[in-house]
Amino acid sequence: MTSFPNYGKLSGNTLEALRAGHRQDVEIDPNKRNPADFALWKKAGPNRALKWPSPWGEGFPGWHIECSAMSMEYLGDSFDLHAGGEDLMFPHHENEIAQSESVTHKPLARHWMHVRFLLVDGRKMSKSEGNFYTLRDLLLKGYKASAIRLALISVPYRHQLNFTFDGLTEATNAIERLRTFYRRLTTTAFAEGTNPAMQAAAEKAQAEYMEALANDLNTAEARAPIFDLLRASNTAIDQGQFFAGDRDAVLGVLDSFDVVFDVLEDRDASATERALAWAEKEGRMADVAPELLARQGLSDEAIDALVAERTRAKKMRNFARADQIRNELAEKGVVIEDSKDGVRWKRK
RNA sequence: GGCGCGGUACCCAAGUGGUAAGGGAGAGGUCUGCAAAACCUUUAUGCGCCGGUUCGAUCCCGGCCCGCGCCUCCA
Repeated sequence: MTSFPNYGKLSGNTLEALRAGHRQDVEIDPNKRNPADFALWKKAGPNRALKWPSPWGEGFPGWHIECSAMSMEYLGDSFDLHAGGEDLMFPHHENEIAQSESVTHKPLARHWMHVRFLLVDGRKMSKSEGNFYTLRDLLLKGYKASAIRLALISVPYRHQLNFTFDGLTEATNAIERLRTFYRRLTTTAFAEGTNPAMQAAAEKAQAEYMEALANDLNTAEARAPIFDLLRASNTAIDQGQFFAGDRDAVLGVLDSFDVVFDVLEDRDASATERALAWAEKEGRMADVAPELLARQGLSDEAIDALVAERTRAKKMRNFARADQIRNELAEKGVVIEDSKDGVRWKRK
Protein backbone atom coordinates (compact mmCIF):
# COMPACT_ATOMS: atom_id res chain seq x y z
CA MET A 1 0.00 0.00 0.00
CA THR A 2 2.73 2.38 1.04
CA SER A 3 4.47 1.77 -2.28
CA PHE A 4 1.52 3.10 -4.31
CA PRO A 5 1.19 6.83 -3.60
CA ASN A 6 -1.99 7.24 -5.63
CA TYR A 7 -4.02 5.02 -3.35
CA GLY A 8 -7.39 6.64 -2.68
CA LYS A 9 -7.65 8.69 -5.86
CA LEU A 10 -10.92 7.05 -6.84
CA SER A 11 -12.79 6.98 -3.55
CA GLY A 12 -11.07 9.66 -1.52
CA ASN A 13 -10.12 7.05 1.04
CA THR A 14 -6.46 7.91 1.13
CA LEU A 15 -4.22 6.17 3.60
CA GLU A 16 -4.12 9.29 5.75
CA ALA A 17 -7.90 9.53 5.79
CA LEU A 18 -8.27 5.87 6.57
CA ARG A 19 -5.89 6.15 9.47
CA ALA A 20 -7.68 9.20 10.84
CA GLY A 21 -11.08 7.64 10.90
CA HIS A 22 -10.39 3.98 11.12
CA ARG A 23 -12.98 1.69 12.56
CA GLN A 24 -12.63 0.29 16.03
CA ASP A 25 -13.10 -3.32 15.04
CA VAL A 26 -10.23 -3.75 12.59
CA GLU A 27 -7.86 -6.38 13.82
CA ILE A 28 -4.16 -6.02 13.29
CA ASP A 29 -2.91 -8.80 11.04
CA PRO A 30 0.71 -9.65 11.87
CA ASN A 31 1.23 -10.90 8.29
CA LYS A 32 0.58 -7.46 6.84
CA ARG A 33 3.28 -4.88 6.48
CA ASN A 34 0.57 -2.19 6.55
CA PRO A 35 -2.92 -2.72 7.98
CA ALA A 36 -4.36 -1.41 4.70
CA ASP A 37 -2.60 -4.06 2.65
CA PHE A 38 -4.79 -6.67 1.07
CA ALA A 39 -4.01 -10.21 0.00
CA LEU A 40 -3.08 -10.85 -3.61
CA TRP A 41 -2.82 -14.56 -3.10
CA LYS A 42 -4.59 -16.50 -0.41
CA LYS A 43 -3.60 -19.65 1.29
CA ALA A 44 -5.92 -22.53 0.50
CA GLY A 45 -7.34 -24.47 3.42
CA PRO A 46 -7.88 -28.21 3.17
CA ASN A 47 -11.55 -27.83 2.13
CA ARG A 48 -10.89 -25.35 -0.63
CA ALA A 49 -12.26 -26.74 -3.93
CA LEU A 50 -10.40 -24.48 -6.34
CA LYS A 51 -6.71 -24.10 -5.62
CA TRP A 52 -3.48 -23.86 -7.51
CA PRO A 53 0.17 -24.48 -6.73
CA SER A 54 2.39 -21.44 -6.29
CA PRO A 55 5.81 -20.51 -4.95
CA TRP A 56 4.02 -19.68 -1.69
CA GLY A 57 2.13 -22.95 -1.45
CA GLU A 58 -1.34 -24.02 -2.57
CA GLY A 59 -3.63 -21.11 -2.84
CA PHE A 60 -6.07 -19.05 -4.83
CA PRO A 61 -6.19 -15.48 -6.09
CA GLY A 62 -7.55 -12.74 -3.89
CA TRP A 63 -10.76 -11.12 -5.02
CA HIS A 64 -9.18 -7.97 -6.36
CA ILE A 65 -6.43 -9.61 -8.34
CA GLU A 66 -8.99 -11.72 -10.18
CA CYS A 67 -10.37 -8.63 -11.80
CA SER A 68 -7.01 -7.09 -12.59
CA ALA A 69 -5.87 -10.36 -14.17
CA MET A 70 -9.00 -10.79 -16.26
CA SER A 71 -9.16 -7.23 -17.50
CA MET A 72 -5.49 -7.26 -18.41
CA GLU A 73 -5.87 -10.52 -20.29
CA TYR A 74 -8.97 -9.60 -22.26
CA LEU A 75 -9.00 -5.81 -22.38
CA GLY A 76 -5.35 -4.85 -22.11
CA ASP A 77 -3.52 -2.63 -19.67
CA SER A 78 -6.00 0.21 -20.14
CA PHE A 79 -9.59 0.13 -21.18
CA ASP A 80 -12.36 2.67 -21.67
CA LEU A 81 -15.04 1.90 -19.16
CA HIS A 82 -15.19 0.22 -15.79
CA ALA A 83 -18.64 -0.06 -14.27
CA GLY A 84 -19.89 -1.31 -10.96
CA GLY A 85 -22.12 -0.68 -7.99
CA GLU A 86 -21.26 2.14 -5.65
CA ASP A 87 -20.45 -0.37 -2.93
CA LEU A 88 -17.50 -1.63 -4.95
CA MET A 89 -15.72 1.67 -5.33
CA PHE A 90 -13.92 1.07 -2.09
CA PRO A 91 -12.05 -1.10 -1.52
CA HIS A 92 -12.44 -3.25 -4.58
CA HIS A 93 -11.94 -0.79 -7.41
CA GLU A 94 -9.37 1.15 -5.47
CA ASN A 95 -7.42 -2.05 -5.02
CA GLU A 96 -7.72 -3.01 -8.67
CA ILE A 97 -6.18 0.32 -9.54
CA ALA A 98 -3.40 -0.14 -7.02
CA GLN A 99 -2.49 -3.56 -8.40
CA SER A 100 -2.82 -2.91 -12.08
CA GLU A 101 -1.27 0.52 -12.19
CA SER A 102 1.63 -0.53 -10.00
CA VAL A 103 2.49 -3.05 -12.70
CA THR A 104 1.62 -1.19 -15.89
CA HIS A 105 2.11 2.45 -14.90
CA LYS A 106 -0.89 3.20 -17.11
CA PRO A 107 -4.40 4.17 -16.06
CA LEU A 108 -6.51 1.06 -15.56
CA ALA A 109 -9.79 2.51 -16.81
CA ARG A 110 -10.35 5.78 -18.58
CA HIS A 111 -13.88 6.16 -17.18
CA TRP A 112 -15.53 4.83 -14.07
CA MET A 113 -19.28 4.45 -13.75
CA HIS A 114 -20.67 3.73 -10.31
CA VAL A 115 -24.34 2.99 -10.10
CA ARG A 116 -26.09 4.14 -6.97
CA PHE A 117 -28.21 1.71 -5.02
CA LEU A 118 -31.92 2.16 -4.93
CA LEU A 119 -34.01 2.77 -1.89
CA VAL A 120 -37.36 1.10 -1.46
CA ASP A 121 -39.98 3.25 0.21
CA GLY A 122 -37.20 5.54 1.32
CA ARG A 123 -35.17 2.86 3.00
CA LYS A 124 -32.49 0.46 2.00
CA MET A 125 -33.94 -2.68 0.49
CA SER A 126 -33.42 -5.58 2.81
CA LYS A 127 -35.16 -8.78 3.78
CA SER A 128 -35.31 -7.80 7.43
CA GLU A 129 -37.03 -4.50 6.58
CA GLY A 130 -39.69 -6.38 4.65
CA ASN A 131 -39.17 -4.24 1.57
CA PHE A 132 -37.31 -6.75 -0.50
CA TYR A 133 -38.92 -7.53 -3.85
CA THR A 134 -37.75 -9.60 -6.77
CA LEU A 135 -38.72 -8.79 -10.33
CA ARG A 136 -40.93 -11.86 -10.26
CA ASP A 137 -42.74 -10.59 -7.17
CA LEU A 138 -43.54 -7.37 -9.01
CA LEU A 139 -44.77 -9.18 -12.11
CA LEU A 140 -47.04 -11.36 -9.99
CA LYS A 141 -48.44 -8.25 -8.35
CA GLY A 142 -49.59 -7.30 -11.84
CA TYR A 143 -46.94 -4.73 -12.78
CA LYS A 144 -45.62 -4.87 -16.33
CA ALA A 145 -42.04 -5.65 -17.15
CA SER A 146 -41.82 -2.47 -19.22
CA ALA A 147 -43.08 -0.35 -16.32
CA ILE A 148 -40.49 -1.80 -13.97
CA ARG A 149 -37.82 -1.08 -16.53
CA LEU A 150 -38.95 2.48 -17.13
CA ALA A 151 -39.27 3.20 -13.42
CA LEU A 152 -35.71 2.03 -12.87
CA ILE A 153 -34.18 3.76 -15.86
CA SER A 154 -35.94 7.11 -15.47
CA VAL A 155 -33.56 8.25 -12.78
CA PRO A 156 -29.96 8.72 -13.95
CA TYR A 157 -27.71 5.88 -12.87
CA ARG A 158 -25.57 8.16 -10.77
CA HIS A 159 -28.53 9.26 -8.65
CA GLN A 160 -30.23 7.40 -5.89
CA LEU A 161 -33.62 6.09 -6.94
CA ASN A 162 -36.40 5.71 -4.44
CA PHE A 163 -38.40 2.77 -5.70
CA THR A 164 -42.08 2.83 -4.74
CA PHE A 165 -45.28 1.24 -5.98
CA ASP A 166 -46.56 4.72 -6.75
CA GLY A 167 -43.53 5.10 -8.97
CA LEU A 168 -44.40 1.88 -10.78
CA THR A 169 -47.95 3.01 -11.34
CA GLU A 170 -46.66 6.29 -12.66
CA ALA A 171 -44.35 4.50 -15.07
CA THR A 172 -47.25 2.32 -16.17
CA ASN A 173 -49.29 5.41 -17.01
CA ALA A 174 -46.41 7.09 -18.80
CA ILE A 175 -45.90 3.99 -20.95
CA GLU A 176 -49.59 3.92 -21.81
CA ARG A 177 -49.36 7.46 -23.01
CA LEU A 178 -46.35 6.65 -25.17
CA ARG A 179 -47.90 3.50 -26.58
CA THR A 180 -51.21 5.20 -27.29
CA PHE A 181 -49.32 7.81 -29.23
CA TYR A 182 -47.19 5.25 -31.03
CA ARG A 183 -50.32 3.33 -32.03
CA ARG A 184 -51.93 6.52 -33.22
CA LEU A 185 -48.93 7.27 -35.42
CA THR A 186 -48.72 3.81 -36.90
CA THR A 187 -52.43 3.19 -37.47
CA THR A 188 -53.62 6.56 -38.71
CA ALA A 189 -53.62 7.26 -42.45
CA PHE A 190 -51.85 10.58 -42.98
CA ALA A 191 -51.90 12.59 -46.20
CA GLU A 192 -48.66 12.89 -48.14
CA GLY A 193 -46.46 15.85 -47.39
CA THR A 194 -44.77 17.49 -44.45
CA ASN A 195 -45.39 20.26 -41.99
CA PRO A 196 -42.19 22.32 -41.64
CA ALA A 197 -42.98 23.07 -38.01
CA MET A 198 -43.24 19.36 -37.24
CA GLN A 199 -40.06 18.61 -39.09
CA ALA A 200 -38.28 21.22 -37.01
CA ALA A 201 -39.85 19.89 -33.81
CA ALA A 202 -38.66 16.36 -34.59
CA GLU A 203 -35.16 17.58 -35.31
CA LYS A 204 -35.07 19.56 -32.11
CA ALA A 205 -36.33 16.63 -30.06
CA GLN A 206 -33.75 14.33 -31.58
CA ALA A 207 -30.94 16.75 -30.84
CA GLU A 208 -32.04 17.37 -27.25
CA TYR A 209 -32.53 13.68 -26.66
CA MET A 210 -29.04 12.82 -27.83
CA GLU A 211 -27.56 15.71 -25.91
CA ALA A 212 -29.15 14.47 -22.70
CA LEU A 213 -27.81 10.98 -23.18
CA ALA A 214 -24.41 12.35 -24.07
CA ASN A 215 -24.56 14.19 -20.75
CA ASP A 216 -23.51 11.23 -18.64
CA LEU A 217 -26.58 9.23 -19.68
CA ASN A 218 -29.07 11.64 -18.18
CA THR A 219 -32.13 9.51 -18.80
CA ALA A 220 -34.48 11.79 -16.88
CA GLU A 221 -33.51 14.72 -19.06
CA ALA A 222 -33.72 12.55 -22.17
CA ARG A 223 -37.40 11.82 -21.59
CA ALA A 224 -38.48 15.44 -21.69
CA PRO A 225 -37.98 16.17 -25.42
CA ILE A 226 -39.79 12.94 -26.28
CA PHE A 227 -42.87 14.01 -24.36
CA ASP A 228 -42.60 17.50 -25.81
CA LEU A 229 -42.61 16.03 -29.30
CA LEU A 230 -45.50 13.77 -28.38
CA ARG A 231 -47.64 16.70 -27.40
CA ALA A 232 -46.68 18.78 -30.42
CA SER A 233 -47.52 15.85 -32.69
CA ASN A 234 -50.87 15.14 -31.04
CA THR A 235 -51.79 18.79 -31.36
CA ALA A 236 -50.83 18.84 -35.01
CA ILE A 237 -52.75 15.64 -35.70
CA ASP A 238 -55.83 17.02 -33.93
CA GLN A 239 -55.61 20.09 -36.16
CA GLY A 240 -55.00 18.16 -39.38
CA GLN A 241 -51.54 19.67 -39.71
CA PHE A 242 -49.63 16.40 -39.56
CA PHE A 243 -48.56 14.48 -42.65
CA ALA A 244 -46.94 11.24 -43.69
CA GLY A 245 -43.50 12.84 -43.84
CA ASP A 246 -43.98 14.10 -40.29
CA ARG A 247 -44.96 10.65 -39.12
CA ASP A 248 -41.73 9.25 -40.53
CA ALA A 249 -39.67 11.97 -38.85
CA VAL A 250 -41.37 11.47 -35.49
CA LEU A 251 -41.12 7.70 -35.71
CA GLY A 252 -37.41 8.13 -36.31
CA VAL A 253 -37.09 10.00 -33.03
CA LEU A 254 -39.20 7.45 -31.21
CA ASP A 255 -37.02 4.66 -32.54
CA SER A 256 -33.86 6.18 -31.15
CA PHE A 257 -35.69 6.69 -27.86
CA ASP A 258 -36.79 3.08 -27.82
CA VAL A 259 -33.33 1.72 -28.50
CA VAL A 260 -32.57 2.81 -24.95
CA PHE A 261 -35.92 2.69 -23.16
CA ASP A 262 -37.56 -0.23 -24.97
CA VAL A 263 -41.16 0.43 -24.03
CA LEU A 264 -43.08 1.17 -27.23
CA GLU A 265 -43.71 -2.39 -28.36
CA ASP A 266 -45.87 -4.26 -25.89
CA ARG A 267 -43.95 -7.41 -25.14
CA ASP A 268 -45.03 -7.52 -21.52
CA ALA A 269 -47.23 -10.57 -21.75
CA SER A 270 -44.41 -13.07 -22.10
CA ALA A 271 -42.58 -11.95 -18.94
CA THR A 272 -45.81 -12.06 -16.99
CA GLU A 273 -46.64 -15.50 -18.36
CA ARG A 274 -43.25 -16.84 -17.34
CA ALA A 275 -43.75 -15.50 -13.83
CA LEU A 276 -47.20 -17.08 -13.67
CA ALA A 277 -45.87 -20.42 -14.89
CA TRP A 278 -43.27 -20.26 -12.15
CA ALA A 279 -45.90 -19.49 -9.52
CA GLU A 280 -47.99 -22.40 -10.75
CA LYS A 281 -45.07 -24.77 -10.59
CA GLU A 282 -43.94 -23.60 -7.16
CA GLY A 283 -47.43 -23.60 -5.69
CA ARG A 284 -47.32 -19.84 -5.19
CA MET A 285 -50.54 -18.93 -6.97
CA ALA A 286 -51.84 -17.42 -3.73
CA ASP A 287 -49.26 -14.65 -4.19
CA VAL A 288 -50.70 -13.64 -7.55
CA ALA A 289 -52.79 -10.49 -7.62
CA PRO A 290 -56.46 -11.32 -8.35
CA GLU A 291 -56.67 -8.54 -10.95
CA LEU A 292 -53.85 -10.16 -12.86
CA LEU A 293 -55.65 -13.51 -12.95
CA ALA A 294 -58.87 -11.82 -14.07
CA ARG A 295 -56.99 -10.29 -16.98
CA GLN A 296 -55.31 -13.48 -18.06
CA GLY A 297 -58.49 -15.34 -18.97
CA LEU A 298 -59.31 -13.30 -22.06
CA SER A 299 -57.74 -14.00 -25.45
CA ASP A 300 -57.17 -11.35 -28.11
CA GLU A 301 -59.69 -13.13 -30.35
CA ALA A 302 -62.35 -13.02 -27.67
CA ILE A 303 -61.70 -9.31 -27.18
CA ASP A 304 -61.90 -8.68 -30.92
CA ALA A 305 -65.25 -10.48 -31.04
CA LEU A 306 -66.66 -8.46 -28.13
CA VAL A 307 -65.39 -5.21 -29.59
CA ALA A 308 -66.99 -6.05 -32.95
CA GLU A 309 -70.27 -6.81 -31.24
CA ARG A 310 -70.11 -3.50 -29.43
CA THR A 311 -69.52 -1.66 -32.70
CA ARG A 312 -72.61 -3.29 -34.21
CA ALA A 313 -74.65 -2.41 -31.12
CA LYS A 314 -73.46 1.19 -31.38
CA LYS A 315 -74.46 1.40 -35.01
CA MET A 316 -77.95 0.32 -34.06
CA ARG A 317 -77.81 2.90 -31.30
CA ASN A 318 -78.14 0.19 -28.71
CA PHE A 319 -75.94 2.08 -26.30
CA ALA A 320 -77.00 0.05 -23.31
CA ARG A 321 -75.55 -3.13 -24.82
CA ALA A 322 -72.48 -1.29 -26.10
CA ASP A 323 -71.74 0.14 -22.66
CA GLN A 324 -72.36 -3.22 -21.06
CA ILE A 325 -69.66 -4.78 -23.23
CA ARG A 326 -67.32 -1.89 -22.55
CA ASN A 327 -67.76 -2.28 -18.80
CA GLU A 328 -67.32 -6.01 -19.02
CA LEU A 329 -64.03 -5.58 -20.82
CA ALA A 330 -62.93 -2.82 -18.46
CA GLU A 331 -63.31 -5.21 -15.53
CA LYS A 332 -60.83 -7.48 -17.24
CA GLY A 333 -58.40 -4.68 -17.85
CA VAL A 334 -59.27 -3.94 -21.47
CA VAL A 335 -59.84 -0.33 -22.45
CA ILE A 336 -61.69 0.67 -25.60
CA GLU A 337 -60.95 3.83 -27.54
CA ASP A 338 -63.25 5.08 -30.25
CA SER A 339 -61.65 7.28 -32.86
CA LYS A 340 -62.27 8.61 -36.32
CA ASP A 341 -60.06 5.85 -37.65
CA GLY A 342 -61.99 3.09 -35.96
CA VAL A 343 -62.02 1.35 -32.62
CA ARG A 344 -58.83 0.51 -30.79
CA TRP A 345 -58.45 -1.50 -27.62
CA LYS A 346 -55.60 -2.13 -25.26
CA ARG A 347 -54.87 -4.12 -22.18
CA LYS A 348 -54.25 -1.98 -19.16
C1' G B 1 -15.15 9.26 13.69
C1' G B 2 -13.28 9.14 8.14
C1' C B 3 -14.53 9.29 2.72
C1' G B 4 -18.45 10.17 -0.79
C1' C B 5 -23.55 11.40 -2.56
C1' G B 6 -28.28 13.67 -1.94
C1' G B 7 -32.49 17.00 0.18
C1' U B 8 -36.55 21.01 -5.95
C1' A B 9 -44.37 21.59 -6.29
C1' C B 10 -49.46 16.58 -3.91
C1' C B 11 -45.86 12.46 -5.74
C1' C B 12 -41.51 11.18 -8.99
C1' A B 13 -37.68 14.05 -11.14
C1' A B 14 -34.11 17.32 -14.51
C1' G B 15 -31.63 21.81 -14.22
C1' U B 16 -28.96 26.74 -14.44
C1' G B 17 -25.12 32.67 -11.31
C1' G B 18 -30.12 36.26 -14.10
C1' U B 19 -35.18 34.69 -12.36
C1' A B 20 -37.76 26.95 -12.03
C1' A B 21 -37.65 20.88 -17.97
C1' G B 22 -40.52 16.56 -18.12
C1' G B 23 -43.73 12.71 -16.13
C1' G B 24 -47.70 11.11 -12.77
C1' A B 25 -51.90 12.77 -9.93
C1' G B 26 -55.84 16.54 -8.93
C1' A B 27 -59.24 20.61 -10.69
C1' G B 28 -61.80 23.26 -14.78
C1' G B 29 -62.73 23.22 -20.09
C1' U B 30 -63.00 21.41 -25.58
C1' C B 31 -64.30 16.88 -28.26
C1' U B 32 -67.72 12.46 -27.63
C1' G B 33 -74.46 9.18 -27.50
C1' C B 34 -71.67 8.55 -22.82
C1' A B 35 -66.71 7.31 -22.17
C1' A B 36 -61.61 6.55 -23.49
C1' A B 37 -57.75 8.96 -26.06
C1' A B 38 -56.18 13.77 -27.34
C1' C B 39 -55.73 18.99 -26.63
C1' C B 40 -56.19 23.71 -23.66
C1' U B 41 -56.02 26.09 -18.76
C1' U B 42 -54.45 25.37 -13.79
C1' U B 43 -51.07 23.45 -9.30
C1' A B 44 -43.12 26.14 -6.42
C1' U B 45 -41.95 34.84 -5.94
C1' G B 46 -40.32 28.92 -4.58
C1' C B 47 -35.66 24.90 -4.88
C1' G B 48 -33.92 21.41 3.73
C1' C B 49 -32.53 25.56 7.55
C1' C B 50 -29.18 29.78 8.84
C1' G B 51 -25.39 33.01 7.49
C1' G B 52 -21.80 34.88 3.64
C1' U B 53 -19.91 36.32 -1.45
C1' U B 54 -22.44 38.92 -5.65
C1' C B 55 -25.84 44.11 -9.04
C1' G B 56 -28.35 39.32 -8.61
C1' A B 57 -28.04 32.45 -5.66
C1' U B 58 -32.08 27.18 -5.91
C1' C B 59 -27.31 26.99 -8.43
C1' C B 60 -20.73 29.45 -5.34
C1' C B 61 -18.64 29.43 0.06
C1' G B 62 -19.31 28.25 5.46
C1' G B 63 -22.23 26.15 9.43
C1' C B 64 -26.37 23.19 10.94
C1' C B 65 -30.41 19.45 10.34
C1' C B 66 -32.15 15.05 7.75
C1' G B 67 -31.50 10.67 4.31
C1' C B 68 -28.21 7.03 1.72
C1' G B 69 -23.60 4.22 0.59
C1' C B 70 -18.65 2.55 1.80
C1' C B 71 -14.81 2.17 5.77
C1' U B 72 -10.42 -3.31 3.60
C1' C B 73 -13.13 -11.39 7.62
C1' C B 74 -16.68 -12.72 2.03
C1' A B 75 -17.18 -12.19 -3.11
